[in-house]
Amino acid sequence: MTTDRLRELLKEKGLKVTPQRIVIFEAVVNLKNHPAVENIIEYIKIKHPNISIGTVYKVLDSFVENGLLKKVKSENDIMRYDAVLHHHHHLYCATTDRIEDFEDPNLDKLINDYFRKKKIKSFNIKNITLQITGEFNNK
Amino acid sequence: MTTDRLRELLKEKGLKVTPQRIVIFEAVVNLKNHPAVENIIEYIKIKHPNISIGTVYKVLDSFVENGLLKKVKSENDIMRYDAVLHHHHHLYCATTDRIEDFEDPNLDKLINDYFRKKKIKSFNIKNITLQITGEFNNK
DNA sequence: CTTGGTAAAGATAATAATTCTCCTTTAGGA
DNA sequence: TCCTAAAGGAGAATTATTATCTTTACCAAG
Ligand SMILES: [Mn+2]
Ligand SMILES: [Mn+2]
Ligand SMILES: [Zn+2]
Ligand SMILES: [Zn+2]
Repeated sequence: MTTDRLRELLKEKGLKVTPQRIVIFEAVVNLKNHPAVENIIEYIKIKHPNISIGTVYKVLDSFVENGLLKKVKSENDIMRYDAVLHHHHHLYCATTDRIEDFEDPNLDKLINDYFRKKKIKSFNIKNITLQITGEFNNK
Repeated sequence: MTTDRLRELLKEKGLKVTPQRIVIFEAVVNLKNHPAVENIIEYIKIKHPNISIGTVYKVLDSFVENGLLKKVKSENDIMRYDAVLHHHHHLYCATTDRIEDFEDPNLDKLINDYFRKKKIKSFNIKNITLQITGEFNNK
């Protein structure tokens, strides 16, 4: 995601293009591992020491509302953010709090086909996401 | 789960059998829909008005640690508890915060077989849980 | 059955992530 | 350039949860 593209998206959504929004969005994109607000603040503090914490929360919230970011809930009660917008799953390591993306269209097809045949009574499925917990090997 | 069985389990785990533990466990079992601490407190307040909130948190924590309950994380940052211990999935309704159990051994087999063939590089899967979001129809 | 050691309960203060309030600043269209 | 709604900054408030400290009571040993 380029900064110019972000400017376009903000305009499309009727959101003003502010330096804070640019910086916060870039932080989420650059920080891998689905950063928490704390990580984002730490990251932007270096170059932009006077962005208020409340602003970070508000900006992230509006990004999520407008589909520029997605929320990722973690094991503990802190929210994390994801700039990868297309459907994907997550690999969770409970011991390190590391979260990595996992995509597999074949698996998605398998599951979707399964539920197309065997519907759940009295429930309309909107989305199915796998929470794959375990341990990362190396690295 | 009967109260006598709970007494046994507590003893097995080296936990003292206290009236608070009995009452709190029964609350989680009787309250369906994966109660939050708030629901549990509300429920037990009727018959046992002097159980401390801190005790509820501590008891639930020790139950989770000792495998008598499981945590279920919800959309917002409040923890919810589950007395159903065997492997199962959850149906989430984002609008009502309702959470229902969903079991499907066939689906589990399908997914397990899939990952037995196609392993994820550098990740050891411990558990796979589906987060099925959508809307409940009737009721 | 009584007792003593200790785990657990109760009360309340402290934390910490998040939200709110209120005021000031600024983006961006006219 | 001006106007104004939108957005940002500062700090208080909220709220789920945790920590601390004192008191109670479970239960094993005698
Ligand atoms: Mn919170
Ligand atoms: Mn919290
Ligand atoms: Zn992701
Ligand atoms: Zn459940």
